[in-house]
Amino acid sequence: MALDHTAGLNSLGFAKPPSETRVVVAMSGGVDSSVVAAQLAEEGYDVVGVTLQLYDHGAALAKKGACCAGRDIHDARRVAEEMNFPHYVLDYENIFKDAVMHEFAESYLGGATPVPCIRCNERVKFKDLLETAKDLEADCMATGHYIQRKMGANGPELHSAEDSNRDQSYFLFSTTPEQLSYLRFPLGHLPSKEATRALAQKYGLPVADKPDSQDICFVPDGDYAKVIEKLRPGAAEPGNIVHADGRILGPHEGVIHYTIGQRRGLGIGGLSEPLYVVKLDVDTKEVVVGPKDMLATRNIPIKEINWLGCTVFEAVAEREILVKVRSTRPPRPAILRAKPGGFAEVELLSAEEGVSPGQACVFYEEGSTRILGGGWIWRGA
RNA sequence: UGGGAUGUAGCCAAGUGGUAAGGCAACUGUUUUUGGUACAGUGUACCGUAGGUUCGAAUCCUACCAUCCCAG
Repeated sequence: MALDHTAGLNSLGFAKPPSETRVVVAMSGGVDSSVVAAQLAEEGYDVVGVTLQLYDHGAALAKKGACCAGRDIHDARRVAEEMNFPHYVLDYENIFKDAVMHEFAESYLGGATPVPCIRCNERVKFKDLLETAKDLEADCMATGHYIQRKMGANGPELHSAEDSNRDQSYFLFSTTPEQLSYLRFPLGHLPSKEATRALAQKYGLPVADKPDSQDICFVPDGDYAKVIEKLRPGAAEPGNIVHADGRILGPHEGVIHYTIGQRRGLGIGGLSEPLYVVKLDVDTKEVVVGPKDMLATRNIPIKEINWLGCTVFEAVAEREILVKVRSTRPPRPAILRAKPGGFAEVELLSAEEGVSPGQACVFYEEGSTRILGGGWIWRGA
């Protein structure tokens, strides 16, 4: 908790004692955000825990490892009771549905592959919840994300987590400078998840051994297509699986079941080499497949840029950066070319596979941990 | 109808006398706060059917069935 440590400032960066600093902690009910809340409470901050109810918890109760459903809300509340700070549960079901689930369905129906966790951060947690925190007259809002906020010459900067295995920068690239100025990420500098769990043990938190969340929180068994079918009944239309050379190989139950780079689930055998999805065509309802080498992608069109660099984004004519087109795997060298209107072209120095529209492309500064923002991959004009 | 070819797990396909490779698909697991990838593991195939030869056949013989190709 020694970040932002300048003379006279408390651990959250304010020139006043912790007891006079109100911090809203976004509590998912998991270990991470629970530790954040407990630690800040321990330090004497005026902690207010807030947990969002994001979707029908009747259906989600049974799911382990989800976030912000019935079980998790209960866990968050227990942590608040344990550490003795106020805790509120806010019904964000409608907001979540409009801001995240709607786009999730539309994206798949449009032949893209969404990242709902990023939308949730940018459109719910860092938007409406953040406003709520301000309404509660909090000085800042803290979350359990593994990412770092560091003060730079021109204000707060976003940096990757100390533990690169846990780094969540991919899911937070769209955090705006305004949001960043109000946010705090107390876990970003920890060396490992074990360190977090050790803290949970230390504070005697009931969630210390709770398994990490994974998968999309509102998708019960990993069957996201079922969720889309529920949100948009009958919208998924069957079509053909077509080889890139033109041959029709078989039928499919809807483009929503596939993503670029996907191998499994095609059900097409009898070949010597595996086939991968190389293109999704919504208009013709075709899933185009081909050999692995067809997946190699070097030029990626980006839209909806969130720029966190120092200069004005449009001024970036050509810049060598590092880029991530997926949450796992390290950043890779690329050239960024800005275009007007929040667009950009990213040219990877070496090709990547499985680059899909709807996924995020996150920018990193070369030779540093700093995140320069990022954008959304699309098909291009 | 005549000539030729083929019938081995969901698909493709090795195996020409000693008791069934491999690939693709599928499934499971690992990895992962998106999708996907990658990696690891998983198959009771009556070897088209019925007989025969043999100590022993998917492999040899016979008949039949099925499918495909050529022919007129």
